[in-house]
Amino acid sequence: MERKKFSEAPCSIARSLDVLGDWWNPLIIRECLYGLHRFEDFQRWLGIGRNILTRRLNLLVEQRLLEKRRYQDRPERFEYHLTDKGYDAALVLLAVMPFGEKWYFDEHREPILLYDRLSGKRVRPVVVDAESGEAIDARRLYAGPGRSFPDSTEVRKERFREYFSRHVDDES
Amino acid sequence: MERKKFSEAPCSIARSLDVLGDWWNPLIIRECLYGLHRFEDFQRWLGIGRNILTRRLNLLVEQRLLEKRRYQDRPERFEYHLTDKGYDAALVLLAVMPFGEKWYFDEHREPILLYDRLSGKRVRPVVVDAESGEAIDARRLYAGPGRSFPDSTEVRKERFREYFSRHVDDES
DNA sequence: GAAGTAAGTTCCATTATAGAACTTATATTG
DNA sequence: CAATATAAGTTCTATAATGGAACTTACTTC
Repeated sequence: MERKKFSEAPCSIARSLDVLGDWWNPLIIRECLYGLHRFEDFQRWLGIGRNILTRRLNLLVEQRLLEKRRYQDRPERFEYHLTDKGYDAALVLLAVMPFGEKWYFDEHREPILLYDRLSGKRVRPVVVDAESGEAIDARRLYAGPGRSFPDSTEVRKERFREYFSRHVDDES
Repeated sequence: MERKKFSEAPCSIARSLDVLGDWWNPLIIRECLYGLHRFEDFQRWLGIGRNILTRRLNLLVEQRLLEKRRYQDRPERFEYHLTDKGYDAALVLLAVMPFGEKWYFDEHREPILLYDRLSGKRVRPVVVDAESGEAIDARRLYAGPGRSFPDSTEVRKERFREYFSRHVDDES
């Protein structure tokens, strides 16, 4: 059966998962960030099947996370580079790193570290609140629709549920 | 063919993708964060097939992102709740939100917003560098193995490649 | 002239998915 | 007391996606 599409869901996460919720796409983006740009490199590095890789690269180009650049004529050869959108997607992957290091750390292997190209300093990604700059405690969060007044969490929860179910009904 | 497993890769991202690089798992985690905990709720809310949901919930429990709590006997009924690891995974999803809002924003639908349960204030997740607190510009990053001296980016890049290929060879 | 390289494409066996129907154990309603 | 409802699955089937290997095309290099 065809995979479900989330591109129409009223939720940033669901929509983004349409392209990021996959095993290969994030790894291709990561390799692009780390400096790989060619078909053969992706294939060898990741061990991905050539047919799968073709499809993924086409999808990522179509979704404008990657752009195709011709680096040679006769025969035509292409490189894949991150677009602005692709670099933003890479930020999501950076948020995966602290999670992975915390929960899948293996003392026998060195983790891969990030550095700033200009300063040479270590870069350690964390997810924080933009305003306060403090680390987010997911346990303290609740979700609500936009443009509503802040009131009791329970009331908001209820409203959110109503709101969301209305939209879900619209879809079907 | 069986999906490739990344659980042994020498990379935080690849390992984490084993459970997060999927369409349903992140959505289940999100719903758990937003307040859903039961089989029927997930199923109706997400429109996921019941067989698929069963497998995903088992996987998430097995991977300790969710824990199963009995809330009723005769007949036994269970709820699924985020563990510490699950809440950390939710942080990754929060990092998806700004990406989704920026690139998939639809003016006809209200995006879903996050609030702090205690202060009632909006929470806007961003990925920043832990030390400087500044937003990360993915274009300025490069990756290298841990515990090496900061030297020129090209040298490091080369070393990183060698390092990684050594490990890749180990695997096969 | 033979082998190598880069970027795919084609083919096949195996798996996973979506969707629907069915099961089991209990509670509720008429 | 029979019929329906609820919750949490399980089983079944078709379609689709995956991994793996072999093949193609257009050059380059030995």
